Amino acid sequence: MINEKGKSGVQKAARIQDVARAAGVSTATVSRALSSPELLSEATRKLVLEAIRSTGYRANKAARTLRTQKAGAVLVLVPNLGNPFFSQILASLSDVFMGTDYSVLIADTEEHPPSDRNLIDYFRDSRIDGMISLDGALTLQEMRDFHEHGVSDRIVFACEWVKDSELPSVRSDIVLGARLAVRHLHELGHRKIAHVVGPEKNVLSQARRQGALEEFAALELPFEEDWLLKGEFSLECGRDVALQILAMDNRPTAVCCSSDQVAFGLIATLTAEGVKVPDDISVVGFDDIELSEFYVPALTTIRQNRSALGERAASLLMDRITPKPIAAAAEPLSTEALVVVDVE
Amino acid sequence: MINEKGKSGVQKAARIQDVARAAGVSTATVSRALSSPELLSEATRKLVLEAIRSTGYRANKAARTLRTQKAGAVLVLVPNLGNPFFSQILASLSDVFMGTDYSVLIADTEEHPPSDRNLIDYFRDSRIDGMISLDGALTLQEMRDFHEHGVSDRIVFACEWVKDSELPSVRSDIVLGARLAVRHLHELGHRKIAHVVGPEKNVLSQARRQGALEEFAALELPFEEDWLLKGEFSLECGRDVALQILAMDNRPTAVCCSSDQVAFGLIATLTAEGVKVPDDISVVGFDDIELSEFYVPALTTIRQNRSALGERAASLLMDRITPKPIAAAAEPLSTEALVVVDVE
DNA sequence: AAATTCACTGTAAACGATTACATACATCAT
DNA sequence: ATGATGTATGTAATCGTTTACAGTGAATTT
Repeated sequence: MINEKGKSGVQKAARIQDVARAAGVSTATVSRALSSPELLSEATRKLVLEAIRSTGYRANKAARTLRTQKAGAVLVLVPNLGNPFFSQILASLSDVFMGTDYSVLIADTEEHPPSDRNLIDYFRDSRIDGMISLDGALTLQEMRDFHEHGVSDRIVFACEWVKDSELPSVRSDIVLGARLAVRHLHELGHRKIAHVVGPEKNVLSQARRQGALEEFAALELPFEEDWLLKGEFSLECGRDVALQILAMDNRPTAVCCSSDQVAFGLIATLTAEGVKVPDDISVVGFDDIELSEFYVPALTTIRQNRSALGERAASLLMDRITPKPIAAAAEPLSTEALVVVDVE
Repeated sequence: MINEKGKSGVQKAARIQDVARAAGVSTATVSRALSSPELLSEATRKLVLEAIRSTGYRANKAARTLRTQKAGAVLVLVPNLGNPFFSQILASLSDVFMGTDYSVLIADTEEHPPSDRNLIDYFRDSRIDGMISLDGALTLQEMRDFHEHGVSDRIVFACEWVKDSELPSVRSDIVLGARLAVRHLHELGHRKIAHVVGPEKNVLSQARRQGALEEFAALELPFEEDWLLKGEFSLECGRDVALQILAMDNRPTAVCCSSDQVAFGLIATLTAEGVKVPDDISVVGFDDIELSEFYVPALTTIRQNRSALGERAASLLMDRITPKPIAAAAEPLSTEALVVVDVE
């Protein structure tokens, strides 16, 4: 009678109780068949597994979460889903979690900054076990809150990071990247090089600015205040920058951009205004998103190893949130900060 | 004593029990203060709310899910997160769900096709209440399973859809879009028009092919088997198509692409091989992703209203999964299929 | 004045798993 | 034969909510 597929058509999901009955064992045994099969005798295990198969049983996630206090999910904070750079990192992140017991929640922080959602609440009401933030725009106050609520060892940063915070982050060597960009232009013979950086408070902006200045100094290039252009990482920013450059008396002959998107916006606008790239002005991007190879002209850019970034961040987090065998429990967590960079 | 912040530093989350104690009421009252405040007297409500504030209480999601049988989450199936077209739809989807009680789970089906995950299990173990699929590559068998498990009215499609399925979908008028693309090229004087479509089994491919053929017929354009090019929606596909075209004896003078990405790949490769776009060959894209405006030359493309698609799909799903007031309960669900299309 | 209704609030039983603890039986050393 | 040890299973408490049902006065009706 119970759970018979009647005319109503809809079969109710089998619960652990149903499986236990079908197999003639207790619920504890069923549970063990799934989570610690080594505790059961060969015979019972097979029996239960068969009952699970025949009932189509699937453990209810909410019940399990409630009982074990593990959500089986991680949150990923993405600055802008529309940017292929991030969405591809996301893809490699999801790949790692696929096949584990973790679901991936994704939050775009473009419209709603991290502080809009109450991040700690995600942990506290057991929606997530951990978080990967590709967004470095978290305040130190928030970091302190994380610490106070004991969740700070369940958070890792990737791509961006929070200055003066001790949470681990997986990142490219941004300073080096910026230096390489400048050096490349210098090697092409350029001496008047502009630099487009993102928002002032963004860590990447700061690191890149630092790298560029270091290289300027090393190459004894002239420093012109005008050629430091502030914007963000978007196509529109590229356009705005182009217009600013066009309006200059003393135009740079080359531009380092804060992202490939900016480079595209810049090149498109310059071209539309009759300035030829790379004949009149050279441009280098940053990120090496897939499209840069298919732009006209193909964009020279600083490559960030997206899949490595995503994969390492995911593994790092996994390591921290999956319960260790007792022996390892005492070991302190590593706080390695991965550094990857390739240059085109 | 309880929950006092000791030296351990970590404060345990307050439970409903703690709030009840703090306010001097029962847990039922606390629960009501949150979910049906109109049942409480002004005084009690205030009292409880204040206790909630002071304890920093947050309802445990797992417990709530378990009890109410509502997961408070929806799953979005995305064919390819790396494609800005999809990620931007995603952004507008998330926007709708942000501010509701639903979290958004995202699954990229690029690497793992929908059948890899057991989609029904997501529903059955109460991880999700509903699903939006931007991927039409679900089998009829899967659709039947959905129906059998009573979840088919918690699923909507967007952008793509499943042929011969009755589940609602929110989509652009793809046929019209394809016709417009052809017509546009015809108006520019082209008579030899190639058409790049995606995978054969993809509904979009079929719809676009149909639209193109209709318009070919209407305009009495010659039909050349060679000019039907099969691929998918990627940059690489664009490159491959370019090479095929370059190898043709009887080259088309214009190409309709299956996506903007394909158009980019095509244009870049043609240009690299010395064929000028649009002078020698004209190209139109499909989707109007943000970048098309900033490509060189700016890409002519068929615009799909991304934010409308996302927003409508989200609302449609919300409507179906949020419990209605009793009066409306009997009303049948609408199966509206939204149609939007603008042309550039 | 008794009965009925109404507006609040409390009691306690779910929801469906996991797991500490108890139990039962077999094995083995003494 | 006895106790100790180990292996395999069952019993029942527990996770933190929501909500059906019951109860309590006060207001209203008869």
